[in-house]
Amino acid sequence: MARNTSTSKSSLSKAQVKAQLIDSQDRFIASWGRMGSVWGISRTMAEVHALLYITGTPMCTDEIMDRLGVSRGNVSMSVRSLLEWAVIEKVRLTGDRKEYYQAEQDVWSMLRAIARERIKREVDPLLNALDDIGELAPQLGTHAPEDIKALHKRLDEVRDGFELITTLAHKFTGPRGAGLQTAAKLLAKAPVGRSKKHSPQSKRKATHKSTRGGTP
Amino acid sequence: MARNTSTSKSSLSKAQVKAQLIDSQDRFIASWGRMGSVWGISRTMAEVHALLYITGTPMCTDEIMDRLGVSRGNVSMSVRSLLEWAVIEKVRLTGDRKEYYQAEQDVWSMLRAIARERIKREVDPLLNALDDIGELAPQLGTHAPEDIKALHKRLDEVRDGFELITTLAHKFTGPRGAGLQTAAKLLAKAPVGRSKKHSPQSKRKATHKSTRGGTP
DNA sequence: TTTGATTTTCAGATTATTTTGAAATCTCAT
DNA sequence: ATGAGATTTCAAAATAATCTGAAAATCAAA
Repeated sequence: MARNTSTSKSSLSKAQVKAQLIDSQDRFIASWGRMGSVWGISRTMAEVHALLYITGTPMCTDEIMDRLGVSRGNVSMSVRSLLEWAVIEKVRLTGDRKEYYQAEQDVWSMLRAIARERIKREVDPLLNALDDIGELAPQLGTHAPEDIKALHKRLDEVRDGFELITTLAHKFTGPRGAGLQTAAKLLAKAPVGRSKKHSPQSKRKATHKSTRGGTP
Repeated sequence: MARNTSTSKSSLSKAQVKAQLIDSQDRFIASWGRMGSVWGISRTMAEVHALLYITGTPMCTDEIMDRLGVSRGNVSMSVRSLLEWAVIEKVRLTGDRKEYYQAEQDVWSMLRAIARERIKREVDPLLNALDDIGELAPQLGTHAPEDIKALHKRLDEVRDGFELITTLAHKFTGPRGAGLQTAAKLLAKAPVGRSKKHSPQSKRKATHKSTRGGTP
Protein backbone atom coordinates (compact mmCIF):
# COMPACT_ATOMS: atom_id res chain seq x y z
CA MET A 1 0.00 0.00 0.00
CA ALA A 2 1.24 3.41 -0.89
CA ARG A 3 2.71 5.44 1.89
CA ASN A 4 0.18 7.73 3.43
CA THR A 5 1.35 11.29 3.17
CA SER A 6 -1.07 13.38 5.11
CA THR A 7 -3.96 12.69 7.37
CA SER A 8 -4.43 9.05 8.22
CA LYS A 9 -3.86 8.23 11.81
CA SER A 10 -2.07 4.99 11.67
CA SER A 11 0.57 4.96 8.99
CA LEU A 12 3.02 7.66 9.85
CA SER A 13 6.68 6.95 9.82
CA LYS A 14 8.67 7.51 12.97
CA ALA A 15 10.24 10.56 11.44
CA GLN A 16 6.85 11.97 10.54
CA VAL A 17 5.54 11.46 14.02
CA LYS A 18 8.61 13.11 15.41
CA ALA A 19 8.22 16.05 13.07
CA GLN A 20 4.62 16.51 14.11
CA LEU A 21 5.56 16.29 17.73
CA ILE A 22 8.09 19.07 17.26
CA ASP A 23 5.55 21.06 15.32
CA SER A 24 2.95 20.77 18.06
CA GLN A 25 5.47 21.71 20.68
CA ASP A 26 6.43 24.74 18.64
CA ARG A 27 2.83 25.83 18.39
CA PHE A 28 2.41 25.53 22.11
CA ILE A 29 5.58 27.50 22.66
CA ALA A 30 4.41 30.21 20.29
CA SER A 31 1.04 30.52 22.02
CA TRP A 32 2.55 30.64 25.44
CA GLY A 33 5.03 33.22 24.22
CA ARG A 34 2.25 35.39 22.87
CA MET A 35 0.54 35.16 26.23
CA GLY A 36 3.79 36.16 27.84
CA SER A 37 3.77 39.59 26.32
CA VAL A 38 0.19 39.99 27.43
CA TRP A 39 1.11 38.91 30.95
CA GLY A 40 3.87 41.42 31.21
CA ILE A 41 6.81 39.10 30.87
CA SER A 42 9.08 38.97 27.87
CA ARG A 43 8.15 36.71 25.01
CA THR A 44 11.39 34.81 25.39
CA MET A 45 10.90 34.18 29.07
CA ALA A 46 7.49 32.69 28.37
CA GLU A 47 8.88 30.64 25.50
CA VAL A 48 11.69 29.21 27.54
CA HIS A 49 9.22 28.16 30.16
CA ALA A 50 6.88 26.69 27.56
CA LEU A 51 9.70 24.72 26.00
CA LEU A 52 10.83 23.22 29.27
CA TYR A 53 7.30 22.49 30.35
CA ILE A 54 6.00 20.93 27.17
CA THR A 55 9.03 18.75 26.52
CA GLY A 56 9.52 17.80 30.14
CA THR A 57 13.22 17.43 29.37
CA PRO A 58 16.06 19.11 31.22
CA MET A 59 17.87 21.34 28.75
CA CYS A 60 21.02 23.43 28.82
CA THR A 61 21.53 26.96 27.58
CA ASP A 62 22.74 25.95 24.13
CA GLU A 63 19.86 23.61 23.52
CA ILE A 64 17.40 26.31 24.47
CA MET A 65 19.16 28.86 22.28
CA ASP A 66 19.10 26.56 19.30
CA ARG A 67 15.54 25.47 19.68
CA LEU A 68 14.13 28.95 20.19
CA GLY A 69 16.59 30.83 18.07
CA VAL A 70 17.41 33.48 20.63
CA SER A 71 20.64 34.83 22.00
CA ARG A 72 22.65 33.46 24.86
CA GLY A 73 22.16 36.55 26.96
CA ASN A 74 18.47 36.43 26.52
CA VAL A 75 18.29 32.81 27.61
CA SER A 76 20.44 33.58 30.61
CA MET A 77 18.17 36.38 31.76
CA SER A 78 14.99 34.47 31.12
CA VAL A 79 16.23 31.44 32.99
CA ARG A 80 17.21 33.58 35.93
CA SER A 81 13.72 35.06 36.17
CA LEU A 82 12.08 31.68 35.86
CA LEU A 83 14.25 30.39 38.68
CA GLU A 84 13.15 33.34 40.79
CA TRP A 85 9.54 32.56 40.00
CA ALA A 86 10.35 29.02 41.08
CA VAL A 87 8.72 27.50 38.02
CA ILE A 88 11.91 25.87 36.79
CA GLU A 89 14.87 24.41 38.63
CA LYS A 90 18.50 23.65 38.00
CA VAL A 91 19.62 20.09 37.59
CA ARG A 92 23.09 18.75 37.41
CA LEU A 93 23.76 16.01 34.93
CA THR A 94 26.61 13.73 35.91
CA GLY A 95 29.82 14.24 34.03
CA ASP A 96 28.68 17.46 32.43
CA ARG A 97 29.89 20.89 33.19
CA LYS A 98 26.74 22.66 32.05
CA GLU A 99 23.71 23.61 34.07
CA TYR A 100 20.49 21.99 32.96
CA TYR A 101 17.06 23.41 33.60
CA GLN A 102 13.80 21.61 34.02
CA ALA A 103 10.26 22.87 34.49
CA GLU A 104 8.07 22.16 37.43
CA GLN A 105 5.64 19.61 36.00
CA ASP A 106 2.55 20.35 38.03
CA VAL A 107 0.48 22.69 35.94
CA TRP A 108 -1.16 24.26 38.95
CA SER A 109 2.14 25.33 40.35
CA MET A 110 2.71 27.16 37.12
CA LEU A 111 -0.70 28.82 37.21
CA ARG A 112 -0.20 29.75 40.82
CA ALA A 113 3.16 31.27 40.04
CA ILE A 114 1.65 33.39 37.33
CA ALA A 115 -1.10 34.59 39.64
CA ARG A 116 1.30 35.19 42.50
CA GLU A 117 3.67 37.28 40.45
CA ARG A 118 0.89 39.28 38.91
CA ILE A 119 -0.63 40.12 42.25
CA LYS A 120 2.75 41.10 43.59
CA ARG A 121 3.50 43.37 40.69
CA GLU A 122 0.08 44.80 40.02
CA VAL A 123 -2.26 44.83 42.94
CA ASP A 124 0.09 45.41 45.85
CA PRO A 125 1.62 48.62 44.48
CA LEU A 126 -1.82 49.96 43.75
CA LEU A 127 -2.97 49.24 47.29
CA ASN A 128 0.03 51.03 48.72
CA ALA A 129 -0.61 54.02 46.53
CA LEU A 130 -4.25 54.10 47.55
CA ASP A 131 -3.32 54.10 51.21
CA ASP A 132 -0.89 56.95 50.69
CA ILE A 133 -3.40 58.99 48.79
CA GLY A 134 -6.08 58.42 51.39
CA GLU A 135 -3.81 59.64 54.16
CA LEU A 136 -2.63 62.56 52.14
CA ALA A 137 -6.02 63.86 51.13
CA PRO A 138 -7.62 66.48 53.39
CA GLN A 139 -9.15 64.85 56.44
CA LEU A 140 -11.96 67.15 57.36
CA GLY A 141 -14.44 64.81 58.97
CA THR A 142 -18.07 65.73 58.75
CA HIS A 143 -17.33 69.32 57.86
CA ALA A 144 -15.73 68.37 54.60
CA PRO A 145 -17.32 69.64 51.43
CA GLU A 146 -19.00 67.09 49.20
CA ASP A 147 -16.01 66.93 46.88
CA ILE A 148 -13.74 65.68 49.58
CA LYS A 149 -16.22 63.25 51.01
CA ALA A 150 -16.83 61.81 47.56
CA LEU A 151 -13.10 61.45 46.96
CA HIS A 152 -12.61 59.50 50.17
CA LYS A 153 -15.62 57.37 49.44
CA ARG A 154 -14.33 56.38 46.01
CA LEU A 155 -10.80 55.79 47.23
CA ASP A 156 -12.16 53.55 49.97
CA GLU A 157 -14.32 51.62 47.58
CA VAL A 158 -11.47 50.92 45.23
CA ARG A 159 -9.21 49.94 48.07
CA ASP A 160 -11.78 47.64 49.61
CA GLY A 161 -12.36 46.00 46.27
CA PHE A 162 -8.75 45.30 45.63
CA GLU A 163 -8.15 44.21 49.20
CA LEU A 164 -10.83 41.60 48.82
CA ILE A 165 -9.20 40.42 45.67
CA THR A 166 -5.84 40.28 47.38
CA THR A 167 -7.14 38.25 50.29
CA LEU A 168 -8.69 35.87 47.87
CA ALA A 169 -5.60 35.68 45.75
CA HIS A 170 -3.38 34.97 48.72
CA LYS A 171 -5.45 31.93 49.46
CA PHE A 172 -5.04 30.87 45.90
CA THR A 173 -1.37 31.42 45.64
CA GLY A 174 -0.05 30.69 49.10
CA PRO A 175 3.00 28.46 49.14
CA ARG A 176 1.19 25.59 50.85
CA GLY A 177 -1.83 25.85 48.65
CA ALA A 178 -3.51 23.31 46.59
CA GLY A 179 -5.65 26.37 47.14
CA LEU A 180 -6.31 27.47 43.63
CA GLN A 181 -7.42 24.10 42.46
CA THR A 182 -9.75 23.30 45.30
CA ALA A 183 -11.12 26.78 45.56
CA ALA A 184 -11.75 26.98 41.87
CA LYS A 185 -13.59 23.70 41.82
CA LEU A 186 -15.60 24.71 44.82
CA LEU A 187 -16.54 28.01 43.33
CA ALA A 188 -17.30 26.64 39.93
CA LYS A 189 -20.14 24.70 41.52
CA ALA A 190 -21.40 27.17 44.07
CA PRO A 191 -24.49 29.03 42.90
CA VAL A 192 -23.00 32.44 42.92
CA GLY A 193 -25.36 34.66 41.04
CA ARG A 194 -28.47 33.80 39.13
CA SER A 195 -26.69 33.00 35.92
CA LYS A 196 -28.97 30.59 34.11
CA LYS A 197 -27.29 30.18 30.80
CA HIS A 198 -24.15 31.53 29.56
CA SER A 199 -24.57 34.82 27.85
CA PRO A 200 -21.35 36.74 27.92
CA GLN A 201 -22.25 39.94 26.25
CA SER A 202 -22.63 39.22 22.58
CA LYS A 203 -19.69 36.96 22.11
CA ARG A 204 -20.90 36.53 18.59
CA LYS A 205 -20.49 40.11 17.55
CA ALA A 206 -17.21 40.04 15.76
CA THR A 207 -17.54 43.74 15.28
CA HIS A 208 -14.49 44.98 17.09
CA LYS A 209 -11.28 43.48 16.12
CA SER A 210 -9.66 44.66 19.26
CA THR A 211 -10.81 46.32 22.39
CA ARG A 212 -7.41 47.80 22.67
CA GLY A 213 -6.73 51.46 22.19
CA GLY A 214 -6.16 51.65 18.49
CA THR A 215 -4.49 48.78 16.87
CA PRO A 216 -3.73 50.15 13.43
CA MET B 1 -0.31 82.95 65.11
CA ALA B 2 0.90 82.64 61.60
CA ARG B 3 -1.21 80.88 59.08
CA ASN B 4 -0.81 77.17 59.23
CA THR B 5 0.90 76.04 56.09
CA SER B 6 1.04 72.31 56.09
CA THR B 7 -0.41 69.61 58.25
CA SER B 8 -3.14 70.83 60.56
CA LYS B 9 -6.53 69.47 59.80
CA SER B 10 -8.75 72.37 60.53
CA SER B 11 -7.31 75.56 59.21
CA LEU B 12 -6.99 75.18 55.50
CA SER B 13 -8.39 77.78 53.18
CA LYS B 14 -10.89 76.77 50.58
CA ALA B 15 -8.26 77.16 47.89
CA GLN B 16 -5.86 74.96 49.80
CA VAL B 17 -8.42 72.25 50.21
CA LYS B 18 -9.22 72.46 46.54
CA ALA B 19 -5.55 72.22 45.63
CA GLN B 20 -5.12 69.14 47.79
CA LEU B 21 -8.21 67.59 46.29
CA ILE B 22 -6.78 68.06 42.81
CA ASP B 23 -3.46 66.71 44.00
CA SER B 24 -5.02 63.58 45.44
CA GLN B 25 -7.01 63.03 42.31
CA ASP B 26 -3.87 63.38 40.25
CA ARG B 27 -2.10 60.81 42.36
CA PHE B 28 -4.94 58.40 41.92
CA ILE B 29 -4.93 59.02 38.20
CA ALA B 30 -1.20 58.43 38.03
CA SER B 31 -1.44 55.15 39.94
CA TRP B 32 -4.29 53.91 37.87
CA GLY B 33 -2.42 54.90 34.75
CA ARG B 34 0.62 52.94 35.85
CA MET B 35 -1.58 49.93 36.43
CA GLY B 36 -2.99 50.44 32.97
CA SER B 37 0.27 49.61 31.28
CA VAL B 38 0.57 46.57 33.47
CA TRP B 39 -2.97 45.50 32.56
CA GLY B 40 -2.30 45.76 28.89
CA ILE B 41 -4.21 48.93 28.18
CA SER B 42 -2.60 52.21 27.31
CA ARG B 43 -1.64 54.55 30.10
CA THR B 44 -3.89 57.23 28.71
CA MET B 45 -6.90 54.98 28.52
CA ALA B 46 -6.46 54.09 32.17
CA GLU B 47 -5.93 57.72 33.10
CA VAL B 48 -9.05 58.90 31.34
CA HIS B 49 -11.01 56.29 33.19
CA ALA B 50 -9.42 57.19 36.49
CA LEU B 51 -10.17 60.86 35.96
CA LEU B 52 -13.83 60.28 35.20
CA TYR B 53 -14.18 57.80 38.03
CA ILE B 54 -12.46 59.75 40.75
CA THR B 55 -14.08 63.08 39.98
CA GLY B 56 -17.49 61.61 39.26
CA THR B 57 -18.06 64.54 36.92
CA PRO B 58 -19.11 64.30 33.28
CA MET B 59 -16.36 65.82 31.18
CA CYS B 60 -15.91 66.67 27.54
CA THR B 61 -12.93 65.99 25.30
CA ASP B 62 -11.29 69.35 25.87
CA GLU B 63 -11.57 69.15 29.63
CA ILE B 64 -9.97 65.71 29.59
CA MET B 65 -7.20 66.87 27.25
CA ASP B 66 -6.41 69.83 29.46
CA ARG B 67 -6.48 67.94 32.71
CA LEU B 68 -4.34 65.05 31.52
CA GLY B 69 -2.19 66.94 29.06
CA VAL B 70 -2.67 64.53 26.19
CA SER B 71 -3.67 64.97 22.60
CA ARG B 72 -7.17 65.12 21.19
CA GLY B 73 -6.67 61.99 19.14
CA ASN B 74 -5.48 60.07 22.13
CA VAL B 75 -8.50 61.09 24.18
CA SER B 76 -10.79 60.15 21.33
CA MET B 77 -9.34 56.67 21.04
CA SER B 78 -9.25 56.08 24.78
CA VAL B 79 -12.83 57.17 25.21
CA ARG B 80 -13.95 54.90 22.45
CA SER B 81 -12.34 51.88 24.09
CA LEU B 82 -13.80 52.76 27.46
CA LEU B 83 -17.24 52.97 25.90
CA GLU B 84 -16.73 49.54 24.38
CA TRP B 85 -15.72 48.23 27.78
CA ALA B 86 -18.91 49.82 29.07
CA VAL B 87 -17.17 51.46 31.99
CA ILE B 88 -18.05 54.98 30.89
CA GLU B 89 -21.08 56.37 29.09
CA LYS B 90 -21.98 59.35 26.97
CA VAL B 91 -24.14 62.06 28.41
CA ARG B 92 -25.72 64.98 26.65
CA LEU B 93 -25.71 68.28 28.49
CA THR B 94 -28.55 70.57 27.56
CA GLY B 95 -27.64 73.43 25.29
CA ASP B 96 -24.19 72.07 24.56
CA ARG B 97 -23.00 70.60 21.34
CA LYS B 98 -20.24 68.55 22.91
CA GLU B 99 -20.38 64.98 24.08
CA TYR B 100 -19.73 64.50 27.75
CA TYR B 101 -18.47 61.31 29.31
CA GLN B 102 -19.09 59.95 32.76
CA ALA B 103 -17.79 56.88 34.53
CA GLU B 104 -19.86 54.05 35.86
CA GLN B 105 -19.75 54.73 39.60
CA ASP B 106 -20.03 51.21 40.95
CA VAL B 107 -16.49 50.09 41.62
CA TRP B 108 -17.33 46.44 41.13
CA SER B 109 -18.55 47.05 37.64
CA MET B 110 -15.16 48.49 36.91
CA LEU B 111 -13.34 45.53 38.41
CA ARG B 112 -15.58 43.15 36.57
CA ALA B 113 -14.93 44.93 33.31
CA ILE B 114 -11.21 44.61 33.82
CA ALA B 115 -11.49 40.91 34.55
CA ARG B 116 -13.89 40.32 31.69
CA GLU B 117 -11.71 42.02 29.13
CA ARG B 118 -8.60 40.28 30.32
CA ILE B 119 -10.18 36.88 30.08
CA LYS B 120 -11.47 37.65 26.64
CA ARG B 121 -8.11 38.82 25.41
CA GLU B 122 -5.81 36.43 27.22
CA VAL B 123 -7.37 33.18 28.22
CA ASP B 124 -9.79 32.56 25.39
CA PRO B 125 -7.20 32.80 22.61
CA LEU B 126 -4.93 30.47 24.53
CA LEU B 127 -7.70 27.93 24.94
CA ASN B 128 -8.45 28.04 21.23
CA ALA B 129 -4.81 27.53 20.41
CA LEU B 130 -4.60 24.61 22.82
CA ASP B 131 -7.58 22.95 21.18
CA ASP B 132 -6.07 23.38 17.76
CA ILE B 133 -2.75 21.98 18.83
CA GLY B 134 -4.38 19.01 20.52
CA GLU B 135 -6.27 18.13 17.37
CA LEU B 136 -3.28 18.64 15.21
CA ALA B 137 -0.88 16.54 17.19
CA PRO B 138 -0.58 12.88 16.17
CA GLN B 139 -3.47 10.86 17.57
CA LEU B 140 -2.04 7.45 18.01
CA GLY B 141 -4.04 6.07 20.88
CA THR B 142 -2.41 3.50 23.08
CA HIS B 143 0.25 2.72 20.54
CA ALA B 144 1.70 6.18 20.73
CA PRO B 145 5.26 6.53 21.96
CA GLU B 146 5.81 8.10 25.34
CA ASP B 147 6.69 11.44 23.80
CA ILE B 148 3.31 11.80 22.19
CA LYS B 149 1.40 10.60 25.19
CA ALA B 150 3.26 13.05 27.40
CA LEU B 151 2.55 15.89 25.00
CA HIS B 152 -1.16 15.20 25.05
CA LYS B 153 -1.16 14.84 28.78
CA ARG B 154 0.48 18.21 29.31
CA LEU B 155 -1.69 19.96 26.75
CA ASP B 156 -4.76 18.56 28.44
CA GLU B 157 -3.60 19.62 31.85
CA VAL B 158 -2.98 23.16 30.77
CA ARG B 159 -6.29 23.31 28.98
CA ASP B 160 -8.20 21.91 31.93
CA GLY B 161 -6.55 24.40 34.23
CA PHE B 162 -7.42 27.37 32.14
CA GLU B 163 -10.90 26.10 31.48
CA LEU B 164 -11.52 25.92 35.19
CA ILE B 165 -10.31 29.47 35.50
CA THR B 166 -12.56 30.55 32.68
CA THR B 167 -15.62 28.95 34.20
CA LEU B 168 -14.85 30.64 37.44
CA ALA B 169 -14.23 33.94 35.77
CA HIS B 170 -17.46 33.84 33.85
CA LYS B 171 -19.31 33.58 37.10
CA PHE B 172 -17.43 36.59 38.31
CA THR B 173 -17.91 38.69 35.28
CA GLY B 174 -21.29 37.74 33.92
CA PRO B 175 -23.38 40.74 32.91
CA ARG B 176 -26.03 40.28 35.61
CA GLY B 177 -23.56 39.37 38.27
CA ALA B 178 -23.03 40.80 41.63
CA GLY B 179 -21.01 37.65 41.21
CA LEU B 180 -17.54 38.87 41.88
CA GLN B 181 -18.44 40.58 45.09
CA THR B 182 -20.45 37.78 46.61
CA ALA B 183 -18.14 35.06 45.42
CA ALA B 184 -15.10 36.86 46.67
CA LYS B 185 -16.59 37.38 50.09
CA LEU B 186 -17.65 33.78 50.23
CA LEU B 187 -14.26 32.54 49.25
CA ALA B 188 -12.37 34.88 51.50
CA LYS B 189 -13.98 33.09 54.43
CA ALA B 190 -13.88 29.54 53.20
CA PRO B 191 -11.01 27.58 54.74
CA VAL B 192 -9.14 26.85 51.61
CA GLY B 193 -5.63 26.19 52.73
CA ARG B 194 -3.80 26.80 55.98
CA SER B 195 -1.99 29.94 55.01
CA LYS B 196 -0.91 31.51 58.26
CA LYS B 197 1.70 34.03 57.41
CA HIS B 198 3.70 34.43 54.33
CA SER B 199 6.63 32.09 54.35
CA PRO B 200 8.42 32.38 51.03
CA GLN B 201 9.40 28.92 49.94
CA SER B 202 12.94 28.89 51.15
CA LYS B 203 14.38 26.31 48.92
CA ARG B 204 17.61 28.16 49.07
CA LYS B 205 20.89 26.82 50.22
CA ALA B 206 23.23 29.14 52.00
CA THR B 207 25.81 28.61 49.32
CA HIS B 208 24.96 31.27 46.80
CA LYS B 209 25.33 34.86 47.56
CA SER B 210 22.23 36.63 46.52
CA THR B 211 20.30 35.45 43.56
CA ARG B 212 18.41 38.63 43.42
CA GLY B 213 18.16 40.51 40.24
CA GLY B 214 16.06 43.01 38.43
CA THR B 215 12.59 42.31 37.34
CA PRO B 216 12.69 41.25 33.72
C1' DT C 1 -28.77 72.64 2.86
C1' DT C 2 -25.20 75.10 4.76
C1' DT C 3 -22.08 76.09 8.42
C1' DG C 4 -19.03 75.72 11.84
C1' DA C 5 -18.18 73.13 15.88
C1' DT C 6 -16.85 68.52 17.22
C1' DT C 7 -15.05 64.00 16.65
C1' DT C 8 -12.39 60.49 14.19
C1' DT C 9 -8.58 58.72 11.74
C1' DC C 10 -3.96 57.40 10.87
C1' DA C 11 0.94 58.28 9.09
C1' DG C 12 4.77 59.58 11.29
C1' DA C 13 7.26 60.92 15.70
C1' DT C 14 8.15 59.61 20.19
C1' DT C 15 8.83 56.65 23.92
C1' DA C 16 9.35 52.09 26.12
C1' DT C 17 10.63 47.38 25.97
C1' DT C 18 13.15 43.54 24.39
C1' DT C 19 17.01 41.39 22.33
C1' DT C 20 21.66 40.92 20.84
C1' DG C 21 26.52 39.99 21.22
C1' DA C 22 30.81 40.34 22.91
C1' DA C 23 33.61 41.38 27.03
C1' DA C 24 33.89 40.33 31.81
C1' DT C 25 33.19 37.07 35.28
C1' DC C 26 32.71 32.82 37.22
C1' DT C 27 33.52 27.68 38.12
C1' DC C 28 35.02 23.28 38.25
C1' DA C 29 37.90 19.18 36.58
C1' DT C 30 42.35 18.66 36.45
C1' DA D 1 46.22 26.95 41.18
C1' DT D 2 45.01 26.79 36.28
C1' DG D 3 42.36 27.55 32.25
C1' DA D 4 38.84 25.85 29.05
C1' DG D 5 34.26 25.95 29.21
C1' DA D 6 30.15 28.06 30.99
C1' DT D 7 27.42 31.93 32.54
C1' DT D 8 26.40 36.79 33.36
C1' DT D 9 26.29 41.55 32.32
C1' DC D 10 24.98 45.56 29.92
C1' DA D 11 25.49 49.16 26.22
C1' DA D 12 23.78 49.52 21.92
C1' DA D 13 20.56 47.88 18.20
C1' DA D 14 16.16 46.19 17.04
C1' DT D 15 11.50 45.95 17.81
C1' DA D 16 7.09 47.18 19.67
C1' DA D 17 3.73 50.24 21.74
C1' DT D 18 1.97 54.67 22.34
C1' DC D 19 1.02 59.39 21.26
C1' DT D 20 0.58 63.48 18.37
C1' DG D 21 -1.45 66.60 15.18
C1' DA D 22 -3.61 67.98 11.35
C1' DA D 23 -6.64 66.59 7.59
C1' DA D 24 -10.98 64.27 6.75
C1' DA D 25 -15.34 62.98 8.26
C1' DT D 26 -19.35 63.71 11.06
C1' DC D 27 -23.00 66.05 13.15
C1' DA D 28 -26.52 69.32 14.91
C1' DA D 29 -28.52 73.74 14.67
C1' DA D 30 -30.18 77.36 11.92
